[in-house]
Amino acid sequence: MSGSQRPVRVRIAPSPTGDPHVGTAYIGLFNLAFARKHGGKFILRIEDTDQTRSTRKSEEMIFRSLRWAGIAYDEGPDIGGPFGPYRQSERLPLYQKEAAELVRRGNAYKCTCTPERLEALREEQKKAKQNPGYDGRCRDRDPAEVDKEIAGGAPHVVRLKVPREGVTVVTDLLRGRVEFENKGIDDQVLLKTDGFPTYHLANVVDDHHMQITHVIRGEEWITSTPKHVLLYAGFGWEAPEFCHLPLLRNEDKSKVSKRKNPTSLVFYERCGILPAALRNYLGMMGWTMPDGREVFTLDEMIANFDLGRISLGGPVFDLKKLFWLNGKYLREVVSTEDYLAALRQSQASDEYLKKVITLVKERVDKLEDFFDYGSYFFCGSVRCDVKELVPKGRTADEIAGALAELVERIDKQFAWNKDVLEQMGRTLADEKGWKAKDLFAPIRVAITAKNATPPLFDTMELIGKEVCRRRLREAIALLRAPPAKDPTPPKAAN
RNA sequence: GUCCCCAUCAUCUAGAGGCCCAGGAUGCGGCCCUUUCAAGGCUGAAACGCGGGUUCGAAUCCCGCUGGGGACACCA
Repeated sequence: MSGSQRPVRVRIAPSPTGDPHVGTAYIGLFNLAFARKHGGKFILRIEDTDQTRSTRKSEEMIFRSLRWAGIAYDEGPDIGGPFGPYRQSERLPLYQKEAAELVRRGNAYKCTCTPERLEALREEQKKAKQNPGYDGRCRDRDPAEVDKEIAGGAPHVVRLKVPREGVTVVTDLLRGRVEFENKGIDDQVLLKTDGFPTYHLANVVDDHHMQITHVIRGEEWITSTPKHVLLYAGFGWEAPEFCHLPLLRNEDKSKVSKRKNPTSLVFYERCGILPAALRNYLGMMGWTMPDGREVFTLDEMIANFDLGRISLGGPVFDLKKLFWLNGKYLREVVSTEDYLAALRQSQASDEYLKKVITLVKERVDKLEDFFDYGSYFFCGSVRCDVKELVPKGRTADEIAGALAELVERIDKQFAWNKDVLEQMGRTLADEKGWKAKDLFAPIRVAITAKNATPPLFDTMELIGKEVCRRRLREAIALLRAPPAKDPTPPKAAN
C-alpha cells in the first residue's frame, strides 16, 4: 500500500453513451463525500474513447443531471481545472505517447491480428471449452517483423504484456488483499486500431497524470483491476488506492438496469424527486450513519463519512423506499414556498406549460377544462382501461408484445422527438403487417388513458421519454396481468 | 465454463465473541387519531443460508458446501 500523503483527489469517469445513469450519481456521491471528508478534490472526467457510442448530447446531460442532483465536482470538462483537458478524446497524444513508452519498456507489444482472426480464435476456444483470451501470436513474434507489417499499412493495436507466471495482487480498501493468477489475465488491448485508447490505458494514464489518489468505483471493475495494477507497475508509477463499491441491484439482485428499473437521472428529476432526497437515499445504499439516522443531509453524510461503514452486500434499489423518503422531505423539510418553486420547476415550468398550451388550446374552449383535458401532461402514471388498450381484431397478448417491442426500441434509441417516434412506430407496424392505427391506438391509450388527444407523437415528445416509457411498461403489465377477479369465476376447464 | 466478490427480516440495514431467544427503517396487517384520504402515534407478523471447526461462549473468527452477483471485447 502506498504510504504517500498526497492531497486526496478522486474522480468519477462516466462514458457519455446514453442517459445519465443513477449509478453514476451513486458512485459520484461516495466519491464526493470521501473527497470532502478529507479536504480533497472531486473530479469529473468524461471517458469518451468509444467513438462509435459517445455523444456530446449525452455528455451535456451528465453535466446537467449531476448539477441537478447536487453532486458538485471541483474539476471537469465544463468547468475546467488545473489537470485538463477532462475529456479523454482531447488527450489522445498523451495515450499514444505513453503506449509507445510502455512498448519501449517491454511491457506492451504491437499486434496486427485482425478482428476476424480474434473472432475465429474465440469461436475455437469456445468449441474446445477453453477460456477465451488472446493467444499471444504477435507477442511471440519478432517485433521487427511486426513493425515491417505495420509499415506496409497493416492496422495494429497495442497490447499489455501480462506476465505468464505468478500472481498480481490487488489491495482493495474494503476487501483487503485479492489475488489474481497472471495466467488468467488476458493481454488486454490498450490502444485500438483507430489510435484511441481503451478504458484500461486511458484510465490508468489519466489517473496518474491527474494525480488521483483513490479510485472509488463500482465492483464491476474489480476483475480488471489487476490489469491496471500491472499497468502502473509497467510504467513505474505509484498506484492509487482502490475501493470497489457494491453495485446497485434490481429487485432480482442483478446489476441495476433500465429494463427492470428507471436508471436515468432524468426520470427522477421528471417525477419530482428532490435532489436532497435522492442523495440521502443513495447515501443509504451500502452505507449508514454511525447513529443509525436514516434522514440526513449531504453535509451530515460528509461529516460522518467513513469507507469502513460500507457494507458489501449489493443493495437493491427500492423505488418504494425512495418515494417514502422523498415524501418525508416534502412534508417535513420543504416549506410551502420551496414546494411551490419545486413544483414549478419540475412539473409546471412556464416552458412546459407553453408547450402544452400549443397542443391543447385548439381543442378546449374553456380554461377550466384545460387540466382535465390534458391531465396526462401533469401526472406520472395514468390509469388506463385494459379493454381500451386492445383494438378490435387484436389480442391482449399481441398488443403487449408490440408495446414491449416498442419499449425495447425506445431503449436503444437515444434521441427522442416526434419524427423519430413516428418513424419507429410506423416501422414497427409495417414489420408486423399491422395497420398503423392498430398500433397507434393502444400507444395513445397507454400514454394518455384517453382516446381523444393532440397528435400522438407530439404528445409523447412533450411528455418525455422517461414518463412514456414508464406508462408503456405499466400498460404492458396490465395487459399481461391475470384477468381481474370475476365475482363469479367460471369453473376452470382444466 | 473459468476467475473474482458477496451472504442478518420481502427490502435498506445495525451488529466488529458475551449487552442479541438479534435492534431500527421501508413495505405489509391491526388499533388509535380523524367528516374522507394521507400524515402521525401505538402495535403485530417477519431474518443471522447449511455443515463442520475454534472458544467457557459465535450473527460475529476459520474451513467446506450452497446460494446470489460481477468479470471474462479493438465497451466503458
